[in-house]
Amino acid sequence: MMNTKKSTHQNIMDTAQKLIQRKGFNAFSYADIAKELDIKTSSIHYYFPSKTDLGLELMKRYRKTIQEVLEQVDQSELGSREKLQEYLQAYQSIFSEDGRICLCVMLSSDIITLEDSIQQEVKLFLQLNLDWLAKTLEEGVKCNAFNCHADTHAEASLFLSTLIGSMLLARANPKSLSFHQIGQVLYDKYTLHD
Amino acid sequence: MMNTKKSTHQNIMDTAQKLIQRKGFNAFSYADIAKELDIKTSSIHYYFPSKTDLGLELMKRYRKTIQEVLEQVDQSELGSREKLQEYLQAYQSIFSEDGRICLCVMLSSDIITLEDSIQQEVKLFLQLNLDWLAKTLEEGVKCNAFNCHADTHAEASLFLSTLIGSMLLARANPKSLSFHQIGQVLYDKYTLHD
DNA sequence: GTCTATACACAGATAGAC
DNA sequence: GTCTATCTGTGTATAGAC
Repeated sequence: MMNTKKSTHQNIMDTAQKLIQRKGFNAFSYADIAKELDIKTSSIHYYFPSKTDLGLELMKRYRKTIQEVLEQVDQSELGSREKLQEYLQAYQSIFSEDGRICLCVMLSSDIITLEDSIQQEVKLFLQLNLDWLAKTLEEGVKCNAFNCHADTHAEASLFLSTLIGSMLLARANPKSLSFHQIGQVLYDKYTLHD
Repeated sequence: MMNTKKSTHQNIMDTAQKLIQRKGFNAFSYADIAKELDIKTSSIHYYFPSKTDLGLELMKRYRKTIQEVLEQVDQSELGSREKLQEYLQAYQSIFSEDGRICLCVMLSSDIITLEDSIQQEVKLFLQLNLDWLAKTLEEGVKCNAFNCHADTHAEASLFLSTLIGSMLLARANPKSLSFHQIGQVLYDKYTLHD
């Protein structure tokens, strides 16, 4: 019989990620995790000696996850538009009604207070997204799939900015469009011709 | 002779705003302000009994500032495109190379950890921006100034999202386009026709 | 108004028993 | 591995002298 119980290590990472996605890196504490998992803070230090260690491992896992998603999409037979749709879908599954937004967005806003190792990991994650977006837009522009400027590098920055900002805006001001709706409008802008 | 010395009250607000724009609401402390102004933390409590009081006053002042800018732009004889340009310019003057980004963006990312009074003030600020953008886009669409969808409410959310996200992206990943450049691409997208 | 002194809670982190 | 116990620093905040 398969052991379905998650390891303490994994429980800590999952709980920490959820807390950062809600409160931010500087606002969550080891005590928060300990309380939620009914363990002691010293047990967390056993797995993650410092808070930076924990944050760093979280970002690395997070990057691997998106990396795998992007590779799977690239290996598929999907068209450029469908690839972009899948990309948006990946972020929409991260965004949660309980206030969770993209881990990397939260760390980006705390970026100045983070140790260099985490800063580098955040940069890597963002660059990974930018490169994939530029490549995918480039590919789509060639076969006329996208209503988009030829400078795909610039377009990628614009696209990612919109995605990042829409999570913050939708959470902070429920009267604006929802994150899902903004994603839809964004997608339409790139696929519908006048 | 005019007394050019700023009041302690104002010094505290200016320093606190700068610190939040860099580090975020939860990462800055009264001790940070005290150190920078060479005063004691108890002096800060004299003007702002609690950290929430300070944050709230800052957001109120910040909102008034943008409100005045928007009113001045509205009272001018500028066309819709120039109005949008002025709007972007206002945010570009906030963004600073030393890591400062929009106060409201920083508070938006910490939104869940803030007391309700500040949350409301953040919402007000965002809604003020959305309403002005929707109105201005609406006005421009009528005279064919903007290359933009008829649903100006949705377009406003999209536009503001891009602005918010580009500050975070540009600061966290210097390899992406700069905030200024993203603003330019954004403006072009709305004003240039294919 | 600004200071000294201090209270109190909580943060991240470590040593060592079990 | 997980715990108890503890250390040390820092956080917000207050009382009261000057």
